[in-house]
Parts: sequence; C-alpha cells; structure tokens
Amino acid sequence: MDAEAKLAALDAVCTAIAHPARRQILLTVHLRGAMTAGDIAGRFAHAWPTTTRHLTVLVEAGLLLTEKSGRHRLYTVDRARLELLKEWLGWFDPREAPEKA
Amino acid sequence: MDAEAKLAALDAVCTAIAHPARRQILLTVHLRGAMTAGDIAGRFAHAWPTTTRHLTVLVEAGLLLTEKSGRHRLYTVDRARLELLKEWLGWFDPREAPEKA
DNA sequence: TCGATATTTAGCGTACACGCTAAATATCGA
DNA sequence: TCGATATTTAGCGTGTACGCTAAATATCGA
Repeated sequence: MDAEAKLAALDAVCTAIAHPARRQILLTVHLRGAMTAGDIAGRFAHAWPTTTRHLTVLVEAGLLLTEKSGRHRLYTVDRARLELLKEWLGWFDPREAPEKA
Repeated sequence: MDAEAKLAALDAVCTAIAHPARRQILLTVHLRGAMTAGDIAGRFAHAWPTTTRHLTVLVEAGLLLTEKSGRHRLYTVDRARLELLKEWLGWFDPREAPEKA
C-alpha cells in the first residue's frame, strides 16, 4: 500500500468511526466474534436499512469483513485496519515516529 | 471523568479527526510546537474563516489548547486527549482490555 | 414450486458540515 | 487617538450523512 492509498484508507477509517453507532457496531462484532447482519441490526435501535448502511460504510472502510453464507451474511472485524489509526496516533508519541506512515 | 463524559469526549475527538484538514492541522501544530492561528491558516489552502472553524472544532474536542497572547492566539496540541482514542482502540487488542474505559 | 426468512435497494426529508465573502472585534504601534 | 494587524463572527449556498418506510432481491424449507 503506497502512501497515497494509505492516506485514503486512513480517511475512510476515520470517517467510519466518526459515528457512534458504527463504533458500537464495530466493538460489538469484535467482542462477540462473528455476527450476522440480523444479529447486529437486532441489537441496535435503528431501523434495519439504517444499520445496513452503517455496515456498508464499515465494510468499505475495510473495518468489517463480510462473508455470505446462505441467507445470512456474516460480519467480522478486521483489526488490521485499525492499525492505520494506531500508526497515525504514533505521530503524536514523544520522540518516536511510526515506521513509514 | 465519569463514563458518560468519557463517551462524549471520545465522540468529540472522533468527530474532530474525521476531517482531513483537521488531522493535518493537528499534526502540523504538534510537529511545529505552538502556532498562531495565522501561521496555521497561512499554511492551509482554505480561507481563514474556514480554518478558524476547524480550529474551534479541535479546541472544543479538547485536542487543541489555546492561549491568547496580545493580538495573537497560540495553539498547542493536548496529546492527553488522544489517549481517549488509544484507549478505545485498546478494546480491539487481543485478550487485553483498557483499565476502565 | 411457494411461502417464509434474511438482507438490501430505492427513495424521501431534514439537519448539519463545510466552503465561501463580507463585516465585526480586539489589540498593538506610532 | 488612529490606522494597521490578527482573528473571529455573521450569513449564505450546496452537498451529503443519516434517519425513516416501502419495495425488491435472494435463499432456504416444505
């Protein structure tokens, strides 16, 4: 991933976690392992289509991986993508810079 | 800071860093030490008032500290506030949870 | 095949983020 | 005091994020 792609990816990640519902979804899916879209939607106050859209944003940011399994769709968290954010935060650590972010 | 305040603070931080210009401002101010509003505005493509508004968002999120000094206004980064984000990210680390986030 | 289940797509309204320019405010130097 | 400098506030237009309901799509079980 070149620098430009990395920047774009970071931007997508930051946008994705900017919404409280999406942060909650991400954390819930992470803690419970894998969840179907229905499980996720059922746990949140929003209407299903609203949650679907949040899921789409998370997938497009690469934070959620999706796997279709029959009538269900399984979502899992891709922690690697969160590393981009950690790396960015690394720039603010005292006398220490991330490898090549 | 109780849990509710912490959540609100995290939300403000996430919203603040969701915009590329604000991420850039934050990093620039951090790397250069303290900067005046004019220095910051002069370095970015946006019109002054636009940058002023971004600065306001960052200050309200607690990410920037401001100190008025005569005609100038000095901005510095409050790294402590970024810890909120690190703490949240900590929830995604394998078999390890942040102290009490 | 047919109805039920799981999920998305379509489409709409509202609120707000973010860009701008113009005008206002505050402080300093002469 | 007065003009110059530094910064914000006011106000406007546009685009888009996000909530909703209704309808469409896809897959399974009987």
